[in-house]
Amino acid sequence: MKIIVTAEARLPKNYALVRDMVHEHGTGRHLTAADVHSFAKQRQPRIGYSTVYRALNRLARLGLVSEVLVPGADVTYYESVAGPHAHFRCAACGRIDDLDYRLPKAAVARIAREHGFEIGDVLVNFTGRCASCREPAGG
Amino acid sequence: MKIIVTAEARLPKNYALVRDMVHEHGTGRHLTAADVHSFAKQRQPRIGYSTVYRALNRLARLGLVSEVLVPGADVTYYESVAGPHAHFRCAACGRIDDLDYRLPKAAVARIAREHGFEIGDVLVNFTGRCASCREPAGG
DNA sequence: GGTGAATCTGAAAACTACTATCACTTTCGA
DNA sequence: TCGAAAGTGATAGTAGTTTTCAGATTCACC
Repeated sequence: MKIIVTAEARLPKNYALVRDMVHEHGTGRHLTAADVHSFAKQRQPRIGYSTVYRALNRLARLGLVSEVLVPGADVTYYESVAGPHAHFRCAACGRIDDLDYRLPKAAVARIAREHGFEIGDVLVNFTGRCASCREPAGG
Repeated sequence: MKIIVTAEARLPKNYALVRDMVHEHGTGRHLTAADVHSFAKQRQPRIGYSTVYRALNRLARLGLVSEVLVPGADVTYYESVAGPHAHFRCAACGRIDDLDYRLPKAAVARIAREHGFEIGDVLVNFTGRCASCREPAGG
């Protein structure tokens, strides 16, 4: 039985390019697959959508980029890997912000124990209106 | 200026039917629009998808049913309105469970204050494997 | 009741994000 | 160098949801 030590070792050139695009543009920002594709095209004009999607899927599976699944937004966003955090989505302008918040470990452990779950991911999402969108209309 | 007091007052017949279907079948369960449609058809065989979708959208906007937006599941679920709670989605079998958990109010208030957000919804989602799906494969 | 405007309706087409297919090319290990 | 395995881009396909459209229904007002 072989153990793959570095997932990077066998990463195809285009996949590495995609990873770089996410790391360069996606720190604190949230890129759609289309965004990533258009960034990637600046360096590799012939790269296709399919390759970008395939790359993002694999990179996410390998833990080299983070998928950001935002309920209510009907696209998947990508960002560089970071510690666990929450997301805020402004219902008015659609922008998504990172928040430095995570659920208390004890709470997660309790839920897992009580229900017999094995909990992998914990997603915390806030929806509302961001500071800029609140101003004009008042409350 | 007129103020609409009861949102129910002007609810079209089919929309009320859809609401009833969700309330009858969707307490503690999670119905897709297709589920709702097929339940509704048992009472109103000529009702179409469009009407069900339109009804669900409006009912959700009016707060008469709850949309369950589960990241990773690519459908929207609906359930009757209930107090705030979290959802667990089993990545293996796809089932979705209600959990009696909500974020500490103080935490939400702090985030809103710090960022200037007006926070409406708070969504907490756990993903992992449910008790039944853990058994066969072990860990 | 009667009337006209606004709303609702269902079938079907359109939309959108994403995935699968296909034939071709590239990569990699031996 | 060779052959198998993996990657590639164009294109077609998929699925959930939304839009369109012409006809039916409802409602406020008389």
